[in-house]
Amino acid sequence: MKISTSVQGAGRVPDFMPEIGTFEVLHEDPGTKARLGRLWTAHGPVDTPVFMPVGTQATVKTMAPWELEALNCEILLGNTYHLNIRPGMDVMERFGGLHRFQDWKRAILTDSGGYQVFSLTHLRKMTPDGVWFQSHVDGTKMFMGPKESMAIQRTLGSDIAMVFDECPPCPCTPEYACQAVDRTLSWAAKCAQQPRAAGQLVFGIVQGGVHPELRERCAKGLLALGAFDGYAIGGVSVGEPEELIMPGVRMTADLLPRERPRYLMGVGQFWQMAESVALGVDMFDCVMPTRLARHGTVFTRQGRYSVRAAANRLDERPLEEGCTCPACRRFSRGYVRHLLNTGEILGVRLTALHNMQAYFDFIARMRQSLREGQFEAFRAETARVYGPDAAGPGAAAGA
RNA sequence: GUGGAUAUAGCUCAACUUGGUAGAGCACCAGAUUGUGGUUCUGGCUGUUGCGGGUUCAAAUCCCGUUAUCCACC
Repeated sequence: MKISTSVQGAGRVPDFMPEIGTFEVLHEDPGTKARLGRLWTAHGPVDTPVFMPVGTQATVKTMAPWELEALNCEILLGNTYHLNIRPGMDVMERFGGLHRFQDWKRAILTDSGGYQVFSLTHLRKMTPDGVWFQSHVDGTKMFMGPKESMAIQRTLGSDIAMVFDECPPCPCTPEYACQAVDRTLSWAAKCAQQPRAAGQLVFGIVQGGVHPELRERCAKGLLALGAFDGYAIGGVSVGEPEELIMPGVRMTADLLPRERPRYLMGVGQFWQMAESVALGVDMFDCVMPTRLARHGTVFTRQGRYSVRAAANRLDERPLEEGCTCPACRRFSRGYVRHLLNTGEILGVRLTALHNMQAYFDFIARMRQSLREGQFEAFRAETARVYGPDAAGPGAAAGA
């Protein structure tokens, strides 16, 4: 399928572009499985490795589209479950889809609602065909299965739809993890057969928890369907011990085809992304920059710290010295701390703007290190500053 | 001037009647947060109980004095 559209401004669709769904591997790191790539969507190219900000309810919390464009953000997340409840699909049809509704001209990936099976576990009931949710807003019951999820994502008009999966918590019994893989595979097959929006890509999701044999069975089952434009590693960071996360990512990534983008869902922290890229992962999303911003935690090149700490009361330095984000260009830590402590809206906006720039800056530096053959040094530095054994932000002289 | 009330953690207040290790909420400090329920969770610090004296084995608590603040009356 070729779409030839001329778009001005923030849109990223050139006059001529490769077939939608094309994933170009532009450069491979000689020492690891890391690569630089480009995924072509109906709303333009997405360069990888990529970080995708989470915009659950048709907005990245506190941030305007132009602020994300200024960071060269090429793709956002939206959420099927949340958008189906509010504003609802009648609104989405009236506005002609999510892009136009929120005025975002670049790519959007929609999560299928599968994660809410995990995160809203007290509000849902599983059946073999799908999940009954009790709305977290008004308690009304709604059913979501593979068919429903894909229909919603079609209405949303996302560039990448995710299959509806079951994401079991950890710990859970091996039998339950096995059953979740069965359901995920059966649902993935159904999702693959549903009608899509024009140019919409669909990604499969590998579940299997901490069990290598289940992960392998799930990955092979998805590949056998031969229907997906990319593959995601799901069910990560759902309660398992931290030391089990990266080995699971490694073994799952190895099962996925080199010529398709690999997406590690929900992760995460800088060091986890750097390690995952080394294992061949291309795409990430995480609520961390925006959620932690709301709690007053700021990311810097020296680690992270809490602006709310009393130690920053009289501090006239910016959130991060040398940073060019809108918050750091004008405001002091002492002022941002005051805004956060008084509950002023500008406070969380400033920390979110800063954190998001820190995330895109991190990805930009990682790409540059790959281009220049310096990825190993970049990984080592990332692990030193942010890794699980890092000294911590306090050690970074308040920066 | 007279009468009454109050005084306990940074703040708002418990505990006093009936003497027995002085607590809570908020605030503060630290940590958590991974396909978002911005309101969450987990820890931690904080006291010459206004001051001085007395009674008692033991006083925030009972007694006397004193200071400050508030209220009412003159």
